[in-house]
Amino acid sequence: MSDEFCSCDIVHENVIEMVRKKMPQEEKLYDLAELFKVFGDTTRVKIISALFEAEMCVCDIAELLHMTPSSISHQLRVLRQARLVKHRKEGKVVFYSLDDEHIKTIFNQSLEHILEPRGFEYAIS
Amino acid sequence: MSDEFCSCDIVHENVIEMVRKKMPQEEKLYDLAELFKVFGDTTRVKIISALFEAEMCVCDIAELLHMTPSSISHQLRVLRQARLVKHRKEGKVVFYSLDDEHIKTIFNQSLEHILEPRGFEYAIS
DNA sequence: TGCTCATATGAACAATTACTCATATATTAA
DNA sequence: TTAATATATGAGTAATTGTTCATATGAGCA
Repeated sequence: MSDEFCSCDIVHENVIEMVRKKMPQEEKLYDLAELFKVFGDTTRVKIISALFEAEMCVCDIAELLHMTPSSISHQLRVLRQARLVKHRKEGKVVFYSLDDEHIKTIFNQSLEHILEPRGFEYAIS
Repeated sequence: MSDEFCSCDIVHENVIEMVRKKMPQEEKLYDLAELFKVFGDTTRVKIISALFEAEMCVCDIAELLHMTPSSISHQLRVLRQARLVKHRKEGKVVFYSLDDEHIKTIFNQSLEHILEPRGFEYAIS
């Protein structure tokens, strides 16, 4: 190959070509990582978990998580931009709720991975 | 309440208490965010996508993604620690493959979210 | 109009992190 | 053993990001 990024001799070109053809577009994989970045923060995971149970206003969430309304508002902005939550205004109060059916599946599957029993290397003899 | 984090008057205490009782343990939500952090990087998403198609060695992945074997190795370490990939040694070559059935579901659901049509506010009039 | 409350947002700072580079380990072959 | 190859890893650096603080917006009420 002309532009080598790997100096190894044993490169399985046929496998690489097959995989390259089958893989999703670069742009979609980028968007996928961006979505996971949104999920990859404890505060946002907590907010989403809370909204699974009920619609809540900014102050409710702040009180629930023992955080400032400002930081919650910042995080809700990120969740809004990722189209994961929707909001409803009632006077001064803004109520947030989840805006995606996929999130629950994603979270459940991920929880299953976390709760999975470890391999034998961790087992008690 | 004694320890107020939110100075708002309109706090829905009953909702907060209900949600607090129903939410998963703090530790599990932390682990969940940690898992999503692992998914939240373009390089790692690409590696996982590649491994969906075939088992590959470090140099194969490096070549496929046009990156150095060193950086790939660093990322594979992260994926190993999250128990998402397993490895198999064959002489000097180390082959990596996926080690979790949940990943595919998580990725598919997430792709569906990304590919979802946008709301009317983006529609062409 | 003014005042207060609920939320949003910009700037700044601290912490995290992905890559590069140099080096270490491990396997094979001479 | 010595050399070469495939992979792993530690340190350093640049870029990203979550929170705090100050301030802005905007709705309801006196």
